[in-house]
Amino acid sequence: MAQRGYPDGSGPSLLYAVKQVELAVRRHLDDLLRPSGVTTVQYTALTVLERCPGLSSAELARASFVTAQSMADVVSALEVAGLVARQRDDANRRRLVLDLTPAGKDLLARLAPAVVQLERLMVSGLDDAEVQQLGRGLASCRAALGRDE
Amino acid sequence: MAQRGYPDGSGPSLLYAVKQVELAVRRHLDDLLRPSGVTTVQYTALTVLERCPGLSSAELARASFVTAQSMADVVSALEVAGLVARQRDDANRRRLVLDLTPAGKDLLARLAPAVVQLERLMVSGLDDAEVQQLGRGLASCRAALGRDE
DNA sequence: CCAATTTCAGGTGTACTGAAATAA
DNA sequence: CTTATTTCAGTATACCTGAAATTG
Repeated sequence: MAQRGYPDGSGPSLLYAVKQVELAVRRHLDDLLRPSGVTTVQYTALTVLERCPGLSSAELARASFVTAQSMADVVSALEVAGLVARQRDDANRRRLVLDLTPAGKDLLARLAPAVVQLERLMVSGLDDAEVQQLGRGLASCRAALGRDE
Repeated sequence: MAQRGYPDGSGPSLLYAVKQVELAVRRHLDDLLRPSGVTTVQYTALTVLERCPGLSSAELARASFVTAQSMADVVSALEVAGLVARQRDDANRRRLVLDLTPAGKDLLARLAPAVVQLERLMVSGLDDAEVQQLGRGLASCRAALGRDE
């Protein structure tokens, strides 16, 4: 017993549902990533960096809705692990530009299949149209709550 | 710049989208709850207890996918704050039954309008049918990833 | 002088493992 | 004896605020 979702639309059920799904995803992702030695937060930073190479730590922080100090910890750990490298930006010498190292790219490539599989598991009860609709719904929620853009 | 979502369905975009929405929700909820002195995790425990009075801390932990030890910290803080009370279960004297105090019920009642408003903000870009579909989609994801039932 | 980036120092909240006491 | 609940101790991660140094 305990926990069964709200019986109807009376309560803040969607806020709770989002939290529950995110929690379940994180658990699976933690298990999946543990052997590789990176945490879920570190992995997320790596994937953002994969899509947007050359970001600074501060930009990465803004993209992730955390403070620059918080992201500094994550980036620092990734640098120690040899998964990212930092380099002074000559155009703006305050910035330390981040990029994946070959080891970092390797790690992402090795993890990709399992992560794709996890997403497939998550949506295994939905058909293609419903998956697309879910993506649009989440994007709309994020935009409505967002602090940026 | 930085962050724009995946251009197509190539990457694990839904995992990322869920995380982003949950993070945005938590930020809003943190801001909303700060004056009341309870954290988002504590608030969530209170709402679960509102729906299911008489749970033990261990049951609450299972409902929230955390260990009994982790939940014990949360419950302990709520007890110190006078928002929940614990009492030995006479039928099973290992269990410490949890219930909201009048102060706890009061707090939830005072917070409810703002929380409902936050959920409305989140789905403000969706029509009623899309909101329902989002709820079904999230429930399906949770069930597919879930560890219980 | 002011703004942005990074770094250092210190703190809190959340959650974990391991181990013990109590009770069914 | 085994299992469930609770509690204690220690630890790690991920956030935060505040303050300082560097550069634009």
